[in-house]
Amino acid sequence: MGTLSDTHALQDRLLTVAKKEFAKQGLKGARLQKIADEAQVPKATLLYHFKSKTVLYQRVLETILSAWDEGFEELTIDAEPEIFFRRLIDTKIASVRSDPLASKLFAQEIIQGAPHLDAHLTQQVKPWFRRQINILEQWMEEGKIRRTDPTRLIFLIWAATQHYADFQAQVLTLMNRQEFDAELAADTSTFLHEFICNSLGIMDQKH
Amino acid sequence: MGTLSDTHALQDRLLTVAKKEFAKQGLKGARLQKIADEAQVPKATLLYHFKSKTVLYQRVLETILSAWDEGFEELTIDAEPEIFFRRLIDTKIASVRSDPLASKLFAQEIIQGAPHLDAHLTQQVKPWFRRQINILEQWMEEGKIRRTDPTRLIFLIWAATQHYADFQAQVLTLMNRQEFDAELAADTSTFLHEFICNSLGIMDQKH
DNA sequence: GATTTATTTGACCATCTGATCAGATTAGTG
DNA sequence: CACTAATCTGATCAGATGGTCAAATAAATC
Repeated sequence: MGTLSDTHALQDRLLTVAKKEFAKQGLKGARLQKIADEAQVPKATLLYHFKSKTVLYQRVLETILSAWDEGFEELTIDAEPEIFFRRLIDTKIASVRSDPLASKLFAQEIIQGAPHLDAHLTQQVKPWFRRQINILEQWMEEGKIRRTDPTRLIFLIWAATQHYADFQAQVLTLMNRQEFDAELAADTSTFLHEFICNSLGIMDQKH
Repeated sequence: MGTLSDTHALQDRLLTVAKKEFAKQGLKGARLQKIADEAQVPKATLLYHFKSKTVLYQRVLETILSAWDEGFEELTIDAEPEIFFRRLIDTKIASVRSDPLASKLFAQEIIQGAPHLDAHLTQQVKPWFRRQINILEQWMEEGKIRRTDPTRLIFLIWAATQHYADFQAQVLTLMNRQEFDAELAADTSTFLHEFICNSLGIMDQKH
């Protein structure tokens, strides 16, 4: 402990580099040699800390998912609809911007049929999803927001935000931009919030 | 010509099978042996018709893109906003449902930085995109739809529809469904249309 | 039916890839 | 310092992978 590079710090570095490679190439496409090279470590060292490619991948995935769970858990809401949507969208956009690689890796996993995510989807995502839907349904009954399909509404928010991470190459090309900077993120967040509030008949407080 | 399995029919079959494998595993993750096996053809035969893995991949991509170009080209609009959005959403949802593998393959390509799509993005997608935006802007000036960012509006529609193909595994799990059937597609299409028209202040003709 | 051309395929190869292992080095402990 | 446990790494391997080739077969052309 206390060494220039202790075990924990090294494993963190390996996980970070691995995330990059897995996000770019997918599980099968990723190469251990490339990960090792970029982390400036012999391949054998990489395999000492993570005993197989699959284990490494799962560890990367766990790291991403637990960070997300943490960030979105707190969103359970006592707030009014307008505040809720703002928080949800801001959080999601921030997450997408601060770590687009995580989003990309997750997207690839889902695209490939989520073979390593079954448990997490049913045990973590599904309950969270249920909670959001219940709240939306209650608001509809109370007349606070327009009646619509709450499931598809959550999907829409999810998709619209995720898009800026996963399709970044396309988005930047079509917008003639070089990077997904803070301004772009803020404007996107505002747009989505406004768009959703408008559709749900929520008055914008700023006007 | 006229044989039970002429060259053209075989190449089509190979492209179809290859699309499946590339969509599931990405370019690097895909295995020629697996494609050959599933097409019930020796690997050497596969490589006779497509001289390398990359060529095969590019041919698959071209096939997908030209089919899309064809389907979306006609959407240039003389119609009113409400009809336009219905057509756009219906077309996109239909495309996503009839060939989710194409969407998935395309998504993986973009996620990985669109290394094989540069030309197509700037030459095909960008002009199409520009045209849609121009029309939206005109409608905003004419007061036919609420003022908002047209670029992000197109992204939203794109993302929200694409989501049902790319994230099918997640969507089905969360909706407790087994497949993306016609009913699900129709309801999704209706939801999106209603949601967007509501946000843009377009009156729903059916009410 | 002879000749040319296109298609098919098993055998093969060079290279890459994930993984192992034994020995070296370092850190921790008493 | 002696001893043990953890960490590191070069060498190496077995299997997979993309791709080649020559020989066989089928199709087309005259």
